Amino acid sequence: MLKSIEDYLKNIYELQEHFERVTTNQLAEKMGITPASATGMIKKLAAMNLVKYRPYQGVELTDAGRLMALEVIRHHRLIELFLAKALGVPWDRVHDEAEKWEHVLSEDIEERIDRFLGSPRWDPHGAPIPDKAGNIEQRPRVRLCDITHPQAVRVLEVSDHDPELLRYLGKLNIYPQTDLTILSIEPFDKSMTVRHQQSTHTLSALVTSYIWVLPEEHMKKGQANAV
Amino acid sequence: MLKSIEDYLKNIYELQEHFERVTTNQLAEKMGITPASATGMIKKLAAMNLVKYRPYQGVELTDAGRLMALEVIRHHRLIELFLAKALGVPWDRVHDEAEKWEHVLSEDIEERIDRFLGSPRWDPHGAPIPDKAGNIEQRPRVRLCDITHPQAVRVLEVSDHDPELLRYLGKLNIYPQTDLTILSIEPFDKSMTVRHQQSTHTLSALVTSYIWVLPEEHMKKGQANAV
DNA sequence: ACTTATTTTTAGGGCAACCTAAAAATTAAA
DNA sequence: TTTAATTTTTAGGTTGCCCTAAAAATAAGT
Ligand SMILES: [Mn+2]
Ligand SMILES: [Mn+2]
Ligand SMILES: [Mn+2]
Ligand SMILES: [Mn+2]
Repeated sequence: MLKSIEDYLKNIYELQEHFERVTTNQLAEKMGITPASATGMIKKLAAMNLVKYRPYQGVELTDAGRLMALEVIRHHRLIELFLAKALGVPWDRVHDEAEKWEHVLSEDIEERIDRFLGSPRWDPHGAPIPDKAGNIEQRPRVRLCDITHPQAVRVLEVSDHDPELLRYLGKLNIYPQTDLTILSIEPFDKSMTVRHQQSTHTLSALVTSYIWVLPEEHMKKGQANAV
Repeated sequence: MLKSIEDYLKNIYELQEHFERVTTNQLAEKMGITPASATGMIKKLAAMNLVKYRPYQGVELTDAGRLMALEVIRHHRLIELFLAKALGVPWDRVHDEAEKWEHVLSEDIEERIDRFLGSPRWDPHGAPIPDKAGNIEQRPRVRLCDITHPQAVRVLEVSDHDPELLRYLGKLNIYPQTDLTILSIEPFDKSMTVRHQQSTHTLSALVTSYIWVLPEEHMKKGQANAV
């Protein structure tokens, strides 16, 4: 089915964002299938010219493959925001829904949702929404856990894959566009104490590894855009 | 996949609305598959106790099967109305979209859509939306083509399967809840001349066979409900 | 460099949902 | 009631996507 192909391409794209080379095993593990299955589909994608495949060396999206991946990602992220805005679905539940809806969205409805939302640039987790042509915004950002000294930061994006994390952050009122002040970083376990509005919280290194921020030293005007 | 099973049950339900017995060939033709394929799936549905199957004699939904069919139909009709109300999708396009979305709608989102729409009772074509328990409203109605003498009628429902028909009716401003006055019926071809607001139109027998109405003789108070 | 461990591919199947062609059952016509 | 037409089922096959187990290639350890 088309669904499988779309999911493979999307997952390859997402791995390519984090790793130089995307291996069969990485892909298989991310998708919850066996490496043997991944090899089979990769060969099919290669025959369709959607990926470049060098046996034993991994895969890479072709231009056509990247475009198709970005199309799916656009669907996914528009749907996430639409569910949140139009139906009040909490941000920890939109991802799993979008995972299914992304494959049944027609271009007509995609466009209507885009218009309804006013051509939004980011999804509820702060991830950029590619435009129709496949352009995707790249913002300078660092993982919160990689910041080494106290300073003000602005949350840009959080991982969307674990609902538990999102509920936790929601409880602390930490969302994209939230401004935080890092008060201290514990050398022992890298846990961070941050101030947010009136309250202070201590965040474990696990949590801070799932949060991307704009550090204050990069906060020139123009960077600090609203959704 | 679940999608196939859901579609089979829905189509059997729809055939049962019109025919006493649902045969393999009817089902196959409606679904655009071969009778051999239908037989295969019917046997599977029978093994799951979703249909009662007597070889060579046709199928019938069990209580469990009917409930599952109504669940899919509820999804379908809520989605149609949601697309129309929330995104302004014209009524000739909602059916095909809903055909795909009905299979990926979670119970949580179904409930949110239902709330968003105020627990609606009819879809954009006037078809009743089953409630969560599987109850579906049965209104007295007749096909417009079966009316034999001039009188006032109220449109209750129109067929949703042909976008061309829906665009045509839209052009004439004929929708569910529209009141029409039948001025005359041509004996030769059963075409009907009807008045609607300021204008009169002549509708062919083909068109009137796809429109269900409440005849004036049944228009007691309580029957003429709004959406 | 040689052995061991890991990664990746190949070989061989399974399952769901479809198909065509042939056989069997039912229904209609003579 | 026998024959012919139609409907329905069975038999056998295809495709997509997944699996396990075994073989091959690559990478790591001594
Ligand atoms: Mn997501
Ligand atoms: Mn998906
Ligand atoms: Mn419909
Ligand atoms: Mn469907």
